[in-house]
Amino acid sequence: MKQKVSTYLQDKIGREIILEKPRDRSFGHFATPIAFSLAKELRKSPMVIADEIASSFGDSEMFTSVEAVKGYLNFRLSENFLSEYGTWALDNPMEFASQENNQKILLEYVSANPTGPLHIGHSRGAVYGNTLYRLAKHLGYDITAEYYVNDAGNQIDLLGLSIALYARENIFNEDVEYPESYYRGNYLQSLAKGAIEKFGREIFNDETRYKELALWAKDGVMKLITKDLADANITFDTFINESSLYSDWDKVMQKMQANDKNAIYEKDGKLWISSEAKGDDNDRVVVREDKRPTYLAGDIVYHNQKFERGYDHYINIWGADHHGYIPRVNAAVQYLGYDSNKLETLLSQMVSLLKDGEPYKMSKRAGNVILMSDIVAEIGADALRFIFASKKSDTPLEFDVEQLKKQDSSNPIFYIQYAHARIKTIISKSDLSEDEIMKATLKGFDENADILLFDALLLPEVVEDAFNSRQVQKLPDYLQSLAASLHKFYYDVRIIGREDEAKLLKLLMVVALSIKTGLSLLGIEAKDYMSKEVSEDS
RNA sequence: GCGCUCUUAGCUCAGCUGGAUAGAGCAAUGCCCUUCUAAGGCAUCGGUCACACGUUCGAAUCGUGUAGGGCGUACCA
Repeated sequence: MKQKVSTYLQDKIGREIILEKPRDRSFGHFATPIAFSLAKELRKSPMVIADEIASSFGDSEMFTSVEAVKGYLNFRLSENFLSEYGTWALDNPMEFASQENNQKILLEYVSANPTGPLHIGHSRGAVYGNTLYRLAKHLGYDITAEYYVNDAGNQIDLLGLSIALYARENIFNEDVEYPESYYRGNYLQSLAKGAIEKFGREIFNDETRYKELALWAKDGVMKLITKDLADANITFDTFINESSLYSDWDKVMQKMQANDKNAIYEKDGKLWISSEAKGDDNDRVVVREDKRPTYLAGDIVYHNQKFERGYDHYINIWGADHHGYIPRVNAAVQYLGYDSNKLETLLSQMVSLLKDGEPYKMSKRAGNVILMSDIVAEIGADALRFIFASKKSDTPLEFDVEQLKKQDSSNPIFYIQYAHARIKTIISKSDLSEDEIMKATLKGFDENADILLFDALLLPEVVEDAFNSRQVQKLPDYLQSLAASLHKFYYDVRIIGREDEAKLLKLLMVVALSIKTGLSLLGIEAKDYMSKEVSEDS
């Protein structure tokens, strides 16, 4: 809608027009400060320019009024335009807010180590990534969601050790000495038991076999992780194992060398990548003295493989504590001969939890971990998704677990769900059939109904903007304010029994469509009815 | 030390390609159910947009500096 208006205005005025929301709704549907930016160039006051532009609009299909106020231009859309657009949306619910787009995108996210179930911090990146994924799909992008499984390196060895220690202490009641770092958690129990069945007891007493144990166990952990994700409506298209990549390392290194003979060099018995020359703070070790490649080497091979697969754009979502890693991967991508501008790395910031005001320490290696599955079990996937999707992903977020547990009006997801349920209830209580409702036109509304219709039809812009800016919180924000408009309208107007019942119901159907579509993009299913039983504890 | 980032209402956060009176939710206070679900609505309270300087007709928004917080600065991931 905004697109159409802005294109129309551009033709009319011959300039690129920035459309914004008027300060006050009574001014109209859209506004632009164009006259201010023209003032200097035309050497006239913004007021005069705005007046001139406004009076140059004669009769127009699109607007009923174009007014100049204090240098701003305010536009009011015609009811024909809004009515036709709203009717079209109801007739084409799948096309509403969607687009044609052939760009191929590879989105890599979560990629948590397969050493334990996901914790609350992971779930933030997971929700953010999956929301972007849903937005992109809806906008017509050919997007692939990928999970990079770090099934190599020290942390995998640590997993084997941790299972063995768990089994020896808790199953065989041995006295064991714990090293500085090891994993702990209930999930080790089922892994330990499974390992006994698979390998027999001996494996726990043979340190040389811990690796074998770990390589078996990581598949079990991945099952836990994908289950945690699936419970929050998050699925992946592809999984790539780090361990499968290292065999290409020599080839990839040669590729970088061929592009730039200084890309890799040897110093102190190690191999380094000249990342400093490409904007990193320092050069980085890629192969240790003992010939083992570092984690970065694996990531270089992985990114090479990504680019070889030929996407138009690549998005990574990383925990913010890895942000220092961005320059070195970008450097490697450049040495590989690819355009590092196609690689976009987004950050998911820390989640710090409070419990009754006390800080909750989250560390994977410490025991005091809040599992994603625990939170989902307590508050539901919908509330979890909504809370993370509604906050900007790259700023730290702090909240109280007890607050999250509350399933009452302080939880905005209920507010939006309730708006949708209210609409469905009215429609089901009306004597009018859907056909009769659809025959009505969306015209002749008063100010409040007009605003509601207009707001409901803004969804496409919001979806597009949320994805393009990677600021997914714009969608929940929008839904919340649309729900507020609906609740207010509901309170002010008793719909059933009015003579214009049909068109008001049709208006509500447009609102319901926007809410339902918006929620589905957040991975949340709209409810047609909400049971009134509220938990009475607080 | 260096790099990145953040600082907006009591709390959690929007707003940031510079533009019309700085917003929302929660919390607090007071109203509104013979009305399609009160999981709702209305109202009040609450701000030197960390601070200083600069750019501009105009700055929460851009620049520089200061203070404070977070993260990074691994041959861990």
